[in-house]
Amino acid sequence: MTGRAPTIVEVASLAGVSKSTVSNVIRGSAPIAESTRRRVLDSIDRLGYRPNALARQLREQRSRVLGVLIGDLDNPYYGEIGALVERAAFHSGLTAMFCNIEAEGMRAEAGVQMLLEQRVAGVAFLAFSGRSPRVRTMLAGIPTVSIGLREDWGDCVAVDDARGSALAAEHLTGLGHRRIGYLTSAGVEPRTDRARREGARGAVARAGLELATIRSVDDPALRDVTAVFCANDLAAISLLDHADRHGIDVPGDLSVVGFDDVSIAGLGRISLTTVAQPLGELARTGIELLRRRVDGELDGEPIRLAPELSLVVRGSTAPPAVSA
Amino acid sequence: MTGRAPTIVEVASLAGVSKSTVSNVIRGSAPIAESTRRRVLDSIDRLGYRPNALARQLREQRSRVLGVLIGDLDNPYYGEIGALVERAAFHSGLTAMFCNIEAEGMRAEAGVQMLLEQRVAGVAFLAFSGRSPRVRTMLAGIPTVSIGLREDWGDCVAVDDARGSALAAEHLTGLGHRRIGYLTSAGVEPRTDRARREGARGAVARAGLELATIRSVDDPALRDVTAVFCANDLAAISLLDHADRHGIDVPGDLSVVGFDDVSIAGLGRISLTTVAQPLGELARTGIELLRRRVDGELDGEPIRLAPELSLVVRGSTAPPAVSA
DNA sequence: CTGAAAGCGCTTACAG
DNA sequence: CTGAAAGCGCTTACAG
Repeated sequence: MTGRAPTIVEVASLAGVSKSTVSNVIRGSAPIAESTRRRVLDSIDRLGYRPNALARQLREQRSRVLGVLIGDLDNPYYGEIGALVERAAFHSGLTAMFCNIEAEGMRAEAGVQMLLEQRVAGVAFLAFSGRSPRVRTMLAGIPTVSIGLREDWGDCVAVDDARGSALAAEHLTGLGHRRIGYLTSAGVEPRTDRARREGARGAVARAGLELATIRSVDDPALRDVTAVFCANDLAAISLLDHADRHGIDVPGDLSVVGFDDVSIAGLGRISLTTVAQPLGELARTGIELLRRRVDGELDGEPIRLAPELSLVVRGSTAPPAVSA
Repeated sequence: MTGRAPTIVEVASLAGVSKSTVSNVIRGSAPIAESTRRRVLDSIDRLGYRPNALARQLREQRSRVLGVLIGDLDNPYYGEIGALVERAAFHSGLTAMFCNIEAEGMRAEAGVQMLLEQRVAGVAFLAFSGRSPRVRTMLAGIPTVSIGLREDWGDCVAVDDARGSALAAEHLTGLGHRRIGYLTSAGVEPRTDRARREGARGAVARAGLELATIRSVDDPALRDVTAVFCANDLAAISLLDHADRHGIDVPGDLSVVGFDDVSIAGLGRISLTTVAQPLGELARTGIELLRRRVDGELDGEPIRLAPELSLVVRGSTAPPAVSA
């Protein structure tokens, strides 16, 4: 009833056995007389005993808790993948401990530090780069996976950004667009942002065209293009919003493509053409990789997986208006 | 470099002191000779020593980890409040451990069990009811707060649903609507759903009108109303989507009001009139309450706080069309 | 089949 | 100012 939770010795004394025996009963790790077993189980029940995972982990020198570093739960993309990761961890018999970085300039270091003090069994980076040398040193020796972001220093599961961007760009050139822009976003991890831009630039170049870089929705460069590929859905949606407010018709005057396929992209009123990331697969595969590292089923070289992505064509893209 | 993290005794032997002294240096809990202090700090640095929070918590019999039970991270409302709660906890020197319930029918019990085994210092329910008798028994003696949902058995910080609904309903009657419906949603906690419906019913009754209950967007009852107040923004947004697909003009043919004010409600293309919950305040106040319980600064009767809410009028509501 | 003992990595009186 | 000892709640050989 009060703060103090019952311990294994209380169970033992109620059952009239030693705590070793209680431990053995709980873990099924030794042959136990049926009558003893029943008495112990009964005491556990009467006391509402629940093993102290802290003590167990301290003794076993391993925990079943995963640290998850997430960029910004506010962004629906992170919220969605965060939910999926949590679920995948639970299915693998692991517990997820989240640490929301970037919000208010909290650095990855502080988050990793905290997770490490809790002696997490492994850490997952969610579309978030933890590549500073310091963080890497801190993490040395503990299993790590990067989900949704390509890393060269550990396991990762991430789509091929360049390929996805090429898909988007080819869709636009295929529609006949000749003046295409790329809208960057500070909300996207810098390397990812660059990879997406370069992927689009390559595809556009193959069509003999150039890619304009657009720094924000207020960038005058926006006026010179008939189509924009955006760093992510959030940027694309804010571009749609901006276009609406300025009487720019989408897709009549301007075609818009996003990246991610967050759930609201599919709403009729948004109807955003976008490059879809298989979030469920990213989460499941990433956590499974991490679990295998944690359980020692896997060792050696980093594994890099790249699930397939696809283009979802909706109402925000169309051929360019015939110029007057 | 390998899995084994350095311990306090390794630091001690490198510095040539006892582990008691190392502990005292770390916690600043005793007068230490400056030279000793420096040697210890130096060893800590060289070894990259980080105290084991598990051991500390086991010894201190208290942890700084908060368990957070969250309904469904998929829903933007939960994602947003989850992020805010995480941030508030961090500011209070606490760590948040999330547990995403409801997804795939995982019961609150399993989540609470896991959290309790980790010996969390307290648990927060996020817009999620943990009221089953079993769960309450399990939680006996540990600090608890319910955020975003009114509970009668513990601390809670939640808006007054009935009052918010009245605001919404009065807005609609004020615009001249006479046939008003309430759209229920399975995505909303049942008691909350009921409170919102009853709140709207009361306000509508004061205007001498009746409130129709609409079970889904396909419910024929929808055809008989000129305005709908929805259980939450998600339901409202799906209603907008449904209206768009069926040529029902919003707000021309139908006015729509939501509840929550999730961030996408403010997008130009959604422009949803809605009852705004002060999410930041809910999160901050709730976590602060919990922290004070955890730190023993507060005891006695449950505290129930109800932050103010407000109606945000946007483009989804207008006077009813004059009937032909 | 059962129990006594050691030890996981800390903190905290208590001596000196 | 510093250190030896006990103990938090478990698990795990090892004896019996």
